[in-house]
Amino acid sequence: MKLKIYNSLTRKVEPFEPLNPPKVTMYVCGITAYDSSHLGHARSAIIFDVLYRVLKHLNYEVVYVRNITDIDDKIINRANIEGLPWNTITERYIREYQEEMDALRVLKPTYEPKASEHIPEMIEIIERLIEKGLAYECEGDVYFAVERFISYGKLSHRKVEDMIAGVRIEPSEKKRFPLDFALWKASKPGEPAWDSPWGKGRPGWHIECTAMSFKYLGETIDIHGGGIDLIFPHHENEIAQSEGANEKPFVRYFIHHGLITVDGEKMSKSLGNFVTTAYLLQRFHPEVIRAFLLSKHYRSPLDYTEKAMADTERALYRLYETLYWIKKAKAVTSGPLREDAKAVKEAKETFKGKFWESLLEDLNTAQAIGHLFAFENELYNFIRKVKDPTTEEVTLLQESMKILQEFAGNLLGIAEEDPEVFFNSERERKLKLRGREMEEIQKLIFQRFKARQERNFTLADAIREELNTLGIQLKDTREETFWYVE
RNA sequence: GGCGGCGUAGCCAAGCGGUAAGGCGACGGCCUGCAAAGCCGUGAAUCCGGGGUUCAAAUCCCCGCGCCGCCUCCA
Repeated sequence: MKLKIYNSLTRKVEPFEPLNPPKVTMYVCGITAYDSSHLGHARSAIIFDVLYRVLKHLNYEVVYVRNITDIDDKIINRANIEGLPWNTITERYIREYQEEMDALRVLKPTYEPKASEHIPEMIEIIERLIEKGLAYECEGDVYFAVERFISYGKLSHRKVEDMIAGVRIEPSEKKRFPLDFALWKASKPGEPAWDSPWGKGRPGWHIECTAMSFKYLGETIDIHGGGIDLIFPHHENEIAQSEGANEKPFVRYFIHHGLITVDGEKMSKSLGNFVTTAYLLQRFHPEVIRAFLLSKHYRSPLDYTEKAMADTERALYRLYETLYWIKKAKAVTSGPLREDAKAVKEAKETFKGKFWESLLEDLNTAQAIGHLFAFENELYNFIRKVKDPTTEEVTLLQESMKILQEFAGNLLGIAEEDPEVFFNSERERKLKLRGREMEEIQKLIFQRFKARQERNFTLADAIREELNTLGIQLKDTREETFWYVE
């Protein structure tokens, strides 16, 4: 069973063949540390997290690099506004990002290198490019000479002529050719600066990825990823620098994911419709966020709406409820599987294969989640219908639950919690948002239970109504009153 | 202008040549002190429209219509 993945270079879904199996090298463009992270950053991290998990599941030895850009105009700008040193700003947002990614259960990459710590490596590459005549210095700046690099445009599939035709490039007298881009920028007074053969300055945006990629992963890497918006110019320029410097293919598979919209509109600073990761983590369980982000194919745009989040949450609650009842299930009779258990057995036997195949087919997480719910459906139907499970049936349910949790948990980071832990943490989290206490609610539920036993339905219904206004939903079952907070 | 994407049930979303997964919601009956839950049952003559290719098309080709993204910093 092989992974198939869409490669932006060829615009085709291809079988994945690493250069030096079992090793796989993967580089993903991470954040620029100048502000809080948003849903788009979370989508990127989670999609590549799933890819990372899938590759590891295929027994590859994955070296995964996700870089951090900590030198940039926006950072300098922010530092000026706040009157703080630039690295105070970057440290703050790097820490915040890492905490949020941990909360979202994103596995740690092998390395998370920072641009500022790789200046010598960048300078070395720039020097090599100058020697080769692919770059030139001008008044302390260094530019890459695009017209000297024959295959420029191979990733974005654009022709150099076309690109100049629609010019909007601000006239920079220092550039020889409008498409040339900065490898090194002379610093202005007060800006962070490093010594270089061309005077004090700082690196351009793209060169850091080339330098860190070479350092941690080698000259040719298997996978390079990022948002679709990075194809041009960022990744195109990276190819030019990297392949220009050492005349070897830079990347075997370029993987790009689609962008997030909010209520159908592009998420942007100017529209003020940014959905931050911090906000999401406050409102939703991390697995709900993951499930939402993975519910659509990674290459498509994804529209964020409050309703879509609520729908996802309901679905996940249902899934955990199923697991909850399985965990509580006790055999009341001994004996083999009966007619009703056949569908469960069938689902259990086919789930793994279907689920895994979906992921191998260009990371079709949406389809995989479909299989997950179809499987859960069978379990739910059985447990609700059969009140007197046999020993073997209970075993079957428990084995099913184990498989479901292992696969969804290990590969998608969904459904991996203990159901009781899940519901308790969710109740607490949501009650806290509403300024309520667990004890208070449990007391009311108990009072209602007693009132019902005494057939005092007026009281019981009044309590139910009161709980309802607090957003508490009740489900009376034979065994207990199950509840959750909306 | 160049490049790319999308349009599948009320909403979300798979499927990409063999006769429509899954989620959320909705409806009818049973059950229930009532409700929620549960149980039983109901969903796309059809995949934006029109042509074409094929034994066979939501899936391929052509022409429209409507959205959207990139080409400037961006995940």
